[in-house]
Amino acid sequence: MIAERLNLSESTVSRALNDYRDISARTKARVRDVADELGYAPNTHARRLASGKSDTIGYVMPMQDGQLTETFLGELMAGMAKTLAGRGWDLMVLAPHSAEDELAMFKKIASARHVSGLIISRTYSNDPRFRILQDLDIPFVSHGRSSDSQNAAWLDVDNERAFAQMTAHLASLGHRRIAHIGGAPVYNFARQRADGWKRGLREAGLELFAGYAETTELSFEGGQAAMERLLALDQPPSAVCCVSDVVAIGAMRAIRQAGYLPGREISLIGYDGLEIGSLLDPPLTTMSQPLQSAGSKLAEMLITIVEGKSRPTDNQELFRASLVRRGTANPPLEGAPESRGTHRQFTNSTFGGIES
Amino acid sequence: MIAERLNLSESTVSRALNDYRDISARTKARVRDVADELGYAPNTHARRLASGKSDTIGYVMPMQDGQLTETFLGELMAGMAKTLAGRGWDLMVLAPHSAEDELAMFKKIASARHVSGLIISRTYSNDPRFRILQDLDIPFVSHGRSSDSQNAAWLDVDNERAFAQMTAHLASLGHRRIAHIGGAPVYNFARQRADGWKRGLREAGLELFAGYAETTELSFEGGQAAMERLLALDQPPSAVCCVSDVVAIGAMRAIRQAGYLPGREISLIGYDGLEIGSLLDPPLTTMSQPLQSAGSKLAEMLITIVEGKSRPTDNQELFRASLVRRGTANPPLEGAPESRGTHRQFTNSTFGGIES
DNA sequence: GTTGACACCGAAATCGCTTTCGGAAGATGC
DNA sequence: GCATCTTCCGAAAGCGATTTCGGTGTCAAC
Repeated sequence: MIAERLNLSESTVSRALNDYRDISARTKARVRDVADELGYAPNTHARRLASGKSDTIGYVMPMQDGQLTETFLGELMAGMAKTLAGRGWDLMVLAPHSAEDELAMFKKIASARHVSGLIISRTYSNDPRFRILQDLDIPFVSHGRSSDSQNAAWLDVDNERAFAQMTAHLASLGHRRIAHIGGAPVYNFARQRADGWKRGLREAGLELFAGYAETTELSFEGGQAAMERLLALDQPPSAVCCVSDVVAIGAMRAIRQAGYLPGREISLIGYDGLEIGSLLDPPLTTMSQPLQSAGSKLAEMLITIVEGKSRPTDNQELFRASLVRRGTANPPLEGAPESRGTHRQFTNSTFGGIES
Repeated sequence: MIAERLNLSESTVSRALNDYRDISARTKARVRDVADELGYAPNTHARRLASGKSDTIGYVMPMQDGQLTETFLGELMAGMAKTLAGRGWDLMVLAPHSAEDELAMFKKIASARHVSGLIISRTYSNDPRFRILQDLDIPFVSHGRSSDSQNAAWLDVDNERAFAQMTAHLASLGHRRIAHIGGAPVYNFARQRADGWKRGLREAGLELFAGYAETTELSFEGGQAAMERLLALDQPPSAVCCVSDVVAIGAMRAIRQAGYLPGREISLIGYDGLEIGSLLDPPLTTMSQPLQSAGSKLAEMLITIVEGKSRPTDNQELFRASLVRRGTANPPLEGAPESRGTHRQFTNSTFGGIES
């Protein structure tokens, strides 16, 4: 503490800067003024070594086979970084290229302790990371639940509710044959969404027809292939709930290639709220989830846990997704076969799209 | 160093672990074995405090008015994080919510030194950050050049070359009236791309018609509005180079709404290589740039600079974008007015799209 | 006028490593 | 066989903060 020869001892200055209560207000103010004036910033490593805290949390990027799979990373991380910065904490990024690599990172963190907590994403239905992190005694919050998350901290979107709502919306439009294109049930969110769809059917008193529960890869191609299978059924659905916007866009292509128009012969709703969906023709109806605020909330939760101000189980929060009405969810086309195959253009204004 | 009562002194162990050359190979091996066995990992803060190094680099997220504007953040950061992790370095994320906030972060880093270098993105044509960082003596690499980047380290895509190539491609298809929808020239990449288009015209011996140099916001709406202006000209272009895929998609919409088909009456090419473009109808021809490898390279450069192994000016690298031929760039439709307004479907196979 | 209580501050130990400096073997040269 | 290098390792001094422990001085109370 070079700067403090001005008046006081080194320890007094430290206490003043850290807002101890046995320092007079006047002294604190004086110290702070001088510190500002000199542009003093404490050496982070010295401080962290001495205090035993690291004021850093890590975000584990969801990678599979070394590839990124998410589109929302930027927003989520921005949300986390901003609230962390507001409290003087840092955000560190971890990009494991395999499950073993991830485990190695966890172990390193457990012993080096240079990261005081973790945020994990894209959870599996059975996710061993919950056990591992608990055993290693690393504080963490999960973005997404799992069968292993009962006594952990998590923030999730109520996927089941979202898909029940999506299904109800289609039912209220008059659809009775509603299918679902889901993702691999190893992903917890995929399972939740499928469950939501089923609940929605039940609550609307609708039947779950054979072959209507499709499962596919989370990609354009996957959505397209699944939709082709649905179209090949004896009684194709009149509406489809899609596990993601990307899958929905693939499905739209299949619908088009079969000579139909999405939102006319076959309605569909996606999930994620991708902006690009509003640019399609017709624009994709979807459910959107809050991302920046989720990142922010995740960071807040983890901080209170790390600081011992709350237990993990006190931090379990469910966000809600909201329906974005655009052009692909409309009443079914009953008894109007003459319009089959016609590519009538749906404009945004017709369906309340978000563009001008 | 608890673990080392086994045989040697604390300092020997430290040297062994850090691969000093005045430790015998046998001793090193023994120490390493014991360390592995005990699962020893050095305390990061103590190590960084003692050595004066921080082995951490920061990535400054490109935000404007607190909002994220990029789609490629995830990939870029994954690239950086992976190569950094391979060398035991950490990646820290900075998300300033304003220019002043950004400056404050820089100052803090300059004095606290807990981050030994920075990577910045989305540079402006006149970017004050270059001066600031140099004055503060913070090592950095920029993803994108600027008028202020001559004696700094940077990695950029050769935007000018990409757009010259794009223009040449359109010219080779037979287009003679080629316009450009660009971004605000405060962004350096926007200027480079406009310059590339002009060079392409020159090299192909084509004329730059009045009103063909459009400038707009980097959004769907911006692209649509700019395209509408182009269509309102006495002599609309037969092909358009778009500063980004997002802008191109907006332009496609304007073309459609005018009763034409993108890739038929009016060809266009985007930039970024967004996967979503391949799903459009017709699929968007574009130029794609390598992102993970750019992130990786940025990290490598910065490490050598921080370690003093190279000067900033030794690290100036130009990547190339490559043309992804899909469906929106085709020969002009000369003397075929009868097909105007016909929405003929272009399939991928017709134009060598990347989908199956 | 002594005694606590309280508010305020200083000295020194501590955090867990790295690194400088120097010293003890063993090898080499003549 | 002695001086001179090498090679290898130990002791101890930091790195720059926090924190414990204790010591003043002041004020109110008995």
